[in-house]
Amino acid sequence: MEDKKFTVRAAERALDILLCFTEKREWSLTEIAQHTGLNKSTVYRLLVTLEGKGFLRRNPETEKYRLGFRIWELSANLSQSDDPAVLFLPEMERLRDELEETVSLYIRDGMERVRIQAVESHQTIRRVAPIGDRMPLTVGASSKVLVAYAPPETQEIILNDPSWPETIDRERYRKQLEEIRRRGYATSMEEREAGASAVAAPVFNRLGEIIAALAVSGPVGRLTEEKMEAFAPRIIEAAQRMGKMVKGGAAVR
Amino acid sequence: MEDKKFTVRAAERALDILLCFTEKREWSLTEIAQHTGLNKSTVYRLLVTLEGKGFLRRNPETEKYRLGFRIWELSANLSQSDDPAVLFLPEMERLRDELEETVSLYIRDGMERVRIQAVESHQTIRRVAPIGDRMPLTVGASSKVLVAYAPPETQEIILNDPSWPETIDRERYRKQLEEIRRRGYATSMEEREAGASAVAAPVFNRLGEIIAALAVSGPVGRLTEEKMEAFAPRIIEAAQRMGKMVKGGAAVR
DNA sequence: AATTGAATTTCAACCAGTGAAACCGGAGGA
DNA sequence: TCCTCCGGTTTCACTGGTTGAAATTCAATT
Repeated sequence: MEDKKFTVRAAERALDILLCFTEKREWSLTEIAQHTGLNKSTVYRLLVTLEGKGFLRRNPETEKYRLGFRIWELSANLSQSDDPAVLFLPEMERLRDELEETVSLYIRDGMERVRIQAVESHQTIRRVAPIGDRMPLTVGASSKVLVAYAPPETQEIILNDPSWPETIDRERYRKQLEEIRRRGYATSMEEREAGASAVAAPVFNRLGEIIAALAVSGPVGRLTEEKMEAFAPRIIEAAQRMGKMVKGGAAVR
Repeated sequence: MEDKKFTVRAAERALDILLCFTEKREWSLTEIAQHTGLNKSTVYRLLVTLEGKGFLRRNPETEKYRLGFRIWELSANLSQSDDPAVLFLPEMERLRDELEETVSLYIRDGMERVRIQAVESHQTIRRVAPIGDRMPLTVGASSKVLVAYAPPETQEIILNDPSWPETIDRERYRKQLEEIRRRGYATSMEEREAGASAVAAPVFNRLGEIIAALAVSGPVGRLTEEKMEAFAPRIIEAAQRMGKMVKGGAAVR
């Protein structure tokens, strides 16, 4: 998207067509043409090319296109680094470069959350985020996301844990979680740390289980409420893409 | 390869580059250029394109290219039909159309082999191959392949099974198996059925275990010894491609 | 400092890729 | 039956995207 300088248009278009298949299993020529905004002829030729190389195949019944066996062949060669900490890194870097703020990835471990991956903003004033850091589940945007999307039973266990502060009003808290689920993301301002705000969104696996929280954090001065609201869709989008990268339905840890 | 008429060259080249990654995990620009025979500049631009779209990513340490997260996203949308009988069908059809003879897929079940998938030649005189058929492991090209590549212990059990004919000279038979492993395929002429010949090659999973035998069979008149020798490389190639499509290292049945 | 090897960028030429429009063929309706 | 519609396929002329060679940068080695 940035440096269009040294790219090959025809190849880009072919890849765009392939990417349609992350959204829907089957596409007809016309559907793809509409969705991508390309000319029918162009799409046709690219489809012939993709089919010829085995990246797509036609469903004989519906006449529509589906992904072909080459994708299997390729994905088989990926199966090593299933580790989200490695797997998600490029996507996190992308997000960091887009928003210019520190990006962290958290998972829940009992009554704590752990930062399993992070990429820091390039700005001189920035959120520093050491990997491996552990924080209580009671505060922070990521914590709220991790709790909000935890399965109900787990949520009950968490809320009834002896370590859970009595000072937190359970009813108000539940309302907050509901609100987070409604919006799809959580924010926090100087909740865990003075001067720091954060926006966090859930990463789901294919079964819809939360496997991690993706957070963007920075100084309150820069990460204002408007800013966070504006960032939220981008973070949610990145988190969704990350979720799609996870094989099977395995939850993390 | 056949109808080059309506394909887009630039897209084809991009896909060729992607396909390199079925053979090796990491490639440098120069390696790809040599392997594909394309100009370095061309490869460079296509790599930039592929990386920009997330189909490739660079290993920061080695500076080389690897497959990117988009492949995950796509393969996630495939994860239904893991069944080789379904999975291999397109490849088998391809082979059938290329050789114009009946193609069968066998797995070993104890002392028998079972045809779990088949596509028949279009010719009027052809090998008819009902799916589900069971045959003894003692005769036929596919049987020999299934035995030749079975793990040593399994092989011993098979050869010592009471159902194994005493008339077969163990020493000669072992020599035959060795020869098959050396060549990578097996043939048979009127061994199991009068008038029928067959060529078979092994399908391995990623761990190198045999999971099936891919066989091409037809009338001895058409499937002469020369013909079978000529077909063998194509069958082996198809079997290899099929093997690469299998997720994980799981053996079939 | 010089040398190698690899990735990146420039550049001019040309042909591959493009969109518009024509064509085809089957499904469905009058 | 004929007609129309609507996808997919093919043709065609134009042009600008793609290409290879060569120059350039950059880092690692000697």
